[in-house]
Amino acid sequence: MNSPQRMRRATIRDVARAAGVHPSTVSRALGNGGQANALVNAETRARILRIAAELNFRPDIAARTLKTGQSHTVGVLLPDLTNPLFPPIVRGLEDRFAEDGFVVLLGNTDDDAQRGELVLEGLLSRGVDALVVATARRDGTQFLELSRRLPIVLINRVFDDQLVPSVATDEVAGVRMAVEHVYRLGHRRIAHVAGPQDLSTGRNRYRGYVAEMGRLGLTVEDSMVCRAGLYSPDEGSRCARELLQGPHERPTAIVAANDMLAIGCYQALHALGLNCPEDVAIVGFNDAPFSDLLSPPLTSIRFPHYQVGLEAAQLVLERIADPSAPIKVIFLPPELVVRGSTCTKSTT
Amino acid sequence: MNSPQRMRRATIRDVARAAGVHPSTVSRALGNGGQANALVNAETRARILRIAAELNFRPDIAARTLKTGQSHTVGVLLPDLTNPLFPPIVRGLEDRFAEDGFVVLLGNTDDDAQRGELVLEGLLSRGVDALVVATARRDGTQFLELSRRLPIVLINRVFDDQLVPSVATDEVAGVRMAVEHVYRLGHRRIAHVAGPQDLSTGRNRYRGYVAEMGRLGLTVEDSMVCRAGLYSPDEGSRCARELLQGPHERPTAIVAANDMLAIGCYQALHALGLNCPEDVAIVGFNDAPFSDLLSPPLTSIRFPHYQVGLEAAQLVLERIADPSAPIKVIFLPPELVVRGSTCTKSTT
DNA sequence: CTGTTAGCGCGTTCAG
DNA sequence: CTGAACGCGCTAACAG
Repeated sequence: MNSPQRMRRATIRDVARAAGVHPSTVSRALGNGGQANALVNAETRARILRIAAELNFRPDIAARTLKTGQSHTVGVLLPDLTNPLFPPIVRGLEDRFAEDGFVVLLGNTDDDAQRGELVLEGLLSRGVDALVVATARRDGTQFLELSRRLPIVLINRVFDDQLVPSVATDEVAGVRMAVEHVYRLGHRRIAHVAGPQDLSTGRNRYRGYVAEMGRLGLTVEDSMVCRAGLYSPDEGSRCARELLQGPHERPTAIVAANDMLAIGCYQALHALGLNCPEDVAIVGFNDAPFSDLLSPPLTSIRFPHYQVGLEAAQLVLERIADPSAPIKVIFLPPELVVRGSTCTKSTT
Repeated sequence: MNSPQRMRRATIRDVARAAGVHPSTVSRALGNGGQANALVNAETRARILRIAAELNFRPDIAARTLKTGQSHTVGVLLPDLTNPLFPPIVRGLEDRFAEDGFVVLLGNTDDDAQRGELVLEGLLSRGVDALVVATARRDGTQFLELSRRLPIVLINRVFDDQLVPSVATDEVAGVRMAVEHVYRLGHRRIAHVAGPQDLSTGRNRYRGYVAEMGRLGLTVEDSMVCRAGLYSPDEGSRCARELLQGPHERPTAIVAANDMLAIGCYQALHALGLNCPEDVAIVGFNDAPFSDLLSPPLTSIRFPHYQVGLEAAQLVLERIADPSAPIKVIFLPPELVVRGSTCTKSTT
């Protein structure tokens, strides 16, 4: 409590005056460049740092930004933070960025073009050094253009031509793991409750199912696939009934495109008097937080969302450091979480 | 595609040159002050605005910040975005702030004092105009001091002396609603699975239970309360067994301090061969996203997290506009969501 | 190794 | 109503 409370924050000039040096010396002493070790006398530097700390000095980033054009700030554009997919991603971004002194500016777009435009403006005018984009419905070319002026990293969204760095979870690999898992357990009649086919997730997961069935030498019968219109328990239930009640031989395993759909499958099984996993095994997708609370606990595919955030941040930092660095596209593999819905293991 | 692609963004000077006026005229035309209507000739102004739009001009906020000291940026300090409590709050903050052109800078502290300090520094040095604080473990006096220099709004954390504006959910009222609900259904032996008593949530909810039991003229017997050590299904199950198996008369309703604990109660009932809601009614707390997926669907207390965000942002904006505005402390009441775990209503 | 000078883009004086 | 000049706080370039 020795320093008097001042309303105005201490500036670099205050520190300079107190240390009896020139402001620019202070600037150098604060090691802005990184190679600051040799730029200023060691003991002068020590004194300056001490005094700066005493005065509770904090560099004004606005001024630095104005001067250097670097805001040490990264904009994150996403549809809706409330979607449980995103918090771990944002957390990952933030954690990695924090290591390098970067901060995250958040922008929710609601997948609304107009709001998206507005939010984007807001971020750009604040001089973000880079952009992380996780919004789905947006004209790709727009980002391609932007990416020439600003490092941009896409999340869960890869351009076919791979001209923009991206990090995505490998959904196809995920479904393949699910199908292979039940195959190894002895199942041969493996059905798929597909997600909405107008969403990329629905399509990709369906493709993964088809691909893995092919690899295993199993034929994909039409009667073994049902497409849900929504990712909802009701649609899952409808599809499961259709798959289980048809005239064909009953499937012994169902791979659902999503945990919500899997819950619907549970309900259908229950209504039809069938047991899981004895009569029908079920695999979900996403490993939602409640998956292990169901009975039986749901086997599911878990995605490394936090790592996606970490990797994306890493990519951003690399491109800020060297904008001409090669464009990387990273696919992160998911993990199979085996629980009671596919294995009869007695739980105490 | 008529304007040539330039790397550097258009500045106020470019606009001035193109419009044949002085930069300061452009600055005025862009209506920074608000009372700009009379400061500049209407048609000159119109022309400038048109040209600005053509040139895709966006004011550099860093420069503006440097000049005015207002960054139109608000820092949000929270322990962990991954906690499902926070995304809707942040969303509410963002939505309200967006209306006034403010943007959210995110900072996760992990309730770690050191990291918290670092993050706080980062936000302050970026010149945030205000702070929204939702971290729990922090010396209150620190914020009291800060709040003299900067508008601060606390979330879910109220100082006894109410010297800092805050928005919080009314947890006591929530438990009271839960208890009253089952009372109205005819229950008299109402038990409570309390949360950890070293957390404010656990304490507040326990207090609410005691208060409402008192109001209803019911005595709080020791045997009707069990304290969980964690908010986990396992602890919930342990407590429920204790409550249900004791030598005393069995409770007919259990009010749990949290949905996780309520799930544990389900498991205990199941293990003991009891039915919900016929034998024992159960009320959860928080209305987690999975609550309506359980069987029976869980009656729970829902908190208006999104509104908390909205209100907090509103408070912040009010205090930015007038730092001497009166200090408000807002409690938002929760909502009772009645589902199958307390009412026998046949579900198709 | 340190002091000097200039300017980033904008808003706000103060004259005209 | 508009032009001119200045400075916010910091850093980069050039001298010394």
